[in-house]
Formats: sequence, structure tokens, C-alpha cells
Amino acid sequence: MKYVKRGSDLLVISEDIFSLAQTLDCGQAFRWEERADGKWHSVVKAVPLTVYETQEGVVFENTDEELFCRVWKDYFDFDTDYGSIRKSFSDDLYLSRAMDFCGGIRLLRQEPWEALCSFIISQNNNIPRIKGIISRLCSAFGDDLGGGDFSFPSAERLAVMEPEELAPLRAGFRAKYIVDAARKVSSGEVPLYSLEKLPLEEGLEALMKIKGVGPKVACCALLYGCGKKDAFPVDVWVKKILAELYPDGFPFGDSPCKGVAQQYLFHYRRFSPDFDENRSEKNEA
DNA sequence: AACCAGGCGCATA
DNA sequence: TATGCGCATGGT
Repeated sequence: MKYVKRGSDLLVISEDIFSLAQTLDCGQAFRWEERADGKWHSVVKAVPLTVYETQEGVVFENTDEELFCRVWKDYFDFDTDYGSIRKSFSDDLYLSRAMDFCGGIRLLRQEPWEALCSFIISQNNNIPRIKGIISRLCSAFGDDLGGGDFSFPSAERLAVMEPEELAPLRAGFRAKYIVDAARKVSSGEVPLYSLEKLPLEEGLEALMKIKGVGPKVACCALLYGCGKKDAFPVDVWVKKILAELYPDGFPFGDSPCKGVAQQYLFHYRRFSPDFDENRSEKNEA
């Protein structure tokens, strides 16, 4: 990965395969918005960003080297070699197909609390509504950064709320889970910011002390928020793929990067026309 | 107008 | 240990 200044912007050139759209819109993060001009916008760690892809590379608007190195290099996981990760899966027929379809995905290193809270909200829910709830959560309780941008509210901020006060989010039964998570994280009862160093099983055990956090949500928090690439969340789509394509068992169950494989398979199963239920009349021709 | 949504907690056996 | 159901709400 290299970068060069372009006025007040930074042009980032990845020698590895990288798709901005696939990465930001594959269901791992819920706060990225594609604008009418094709540029993506979000806020990470209270830093707003507009970013877009060109022939030359990815342009980070209003970003200097210092900011890029402090926030975005880590967030986009640019220090990880996804080429070698993909290569470790390339002998497998279905993962090869999945990677042909969406091999430009990188796993974002999201802020741990935001990831945990987001995937609590995701349970028994659909992506448009998840995004709506999270958007309202930020505008109601995050810091106003101007220009319509808000930070994600901290665990400390939400820990002092009562579930009823979250009613405007229209999160339903999940409101009480958000508050319980905020309290256990801010008190240190769940050491969210130490889980990265712990074995996967210990992280899962700690997170599942939170009401409304089971194996799936805990796995997502560890994978997307704590950089645990060996976490392997199994949702309905991954369950389908395991049953349909790997009836004799998933061959990468011991891979330290099986979470990356999970993300490829999830996106492939949901959106590829290789699967009949995804094929509309239009693209059937 | 039912049915479903990147699940989980609880009751039942 | 294993299933099944209710849960709030909105989109289709």
C-alpha cells in the first residue's frame, strides 16, 4: 500500500485487490452511505470521511498523512496481506467462486464498542432497519460534529440511560440489551478492550455475559471489532452455505483467518446470481 | 396482508 | 442437551 498527496486529499494505492464498495457494503459495517456522486461517507472514531475509488486508487478527501496513519490505515486493515489469506483458501472450489465474486472485501477494524452495539441491534433484524436504528442512535446520543455528522455514542454515555429512554430509536426489545452492554462495558465487567489479546473462547465467554449477546453476536463483535480473524459467525446465510456446499464439514475450521472466509461466503451467498433465489427476472436473461 | 429479518432467552421435556 | 416460541418494528 502506497499513498501520495493530492492537494488536501490523499490517494491510496493498494497493490492488493481491494474494492471499496464491496468492503463498505458487505454487511460488516452499518454507517457507510453511498452518495449520489458515488462517493462513500461515514464517521469513524469521531472523524468524518468521504472516500471514493478511481482508476488510480482510492481517494481519501481532506486527509493528510498523519490522519491517514492514525485512523484510516488501521481501520481499513491495510497492514494485512489479503492476497496471502485468499491464497490459503484458493484450493477450495466454492471459496474460489466466492472470492471471484467479492475478493475485494477487506475486514474493517471497527471500534470495538460500535461493533458490539451494532451487532446487538442486528439480531432478528434486516439491514435497512439496522442502519436506521444506528443512525438514530448516533444523532440522538452521539456528539454533533457538524455537517450532519455524529460520532457513535460511547458506552459510558449509554450506560446512564434507561431502556425506555431509547424508545425514539425504535429498536424494540433490543433497547434493554444495548443498555446492559453499555453498563457492563463501561464498568469493566466485560473487558471489551482486552479481548483482542485473549483466546477466542475466552472472548466469547466474556461477551455472552451481556443480555442479548449469544454466540453469533459475540463472534461478530470479536471479528469486526476486536480484530479476531479466527472468529466465525454463523448466521442463516452461512448456515445455508455450510449445509448446501459443505455437508461433510467446513475444511477451514482450524484456519486463523476463517472469519475472512466467512465474510466472502456470506456476501457470495446473499448476493451472487449463482444462487437461484438471488436471480431476478431481469438478470436471468 | 402475512411473512421475514446477519438471534437470543426462556420454557418445556 | 435439544427443540420451539415470543419478541418490537418495519420492509416487502
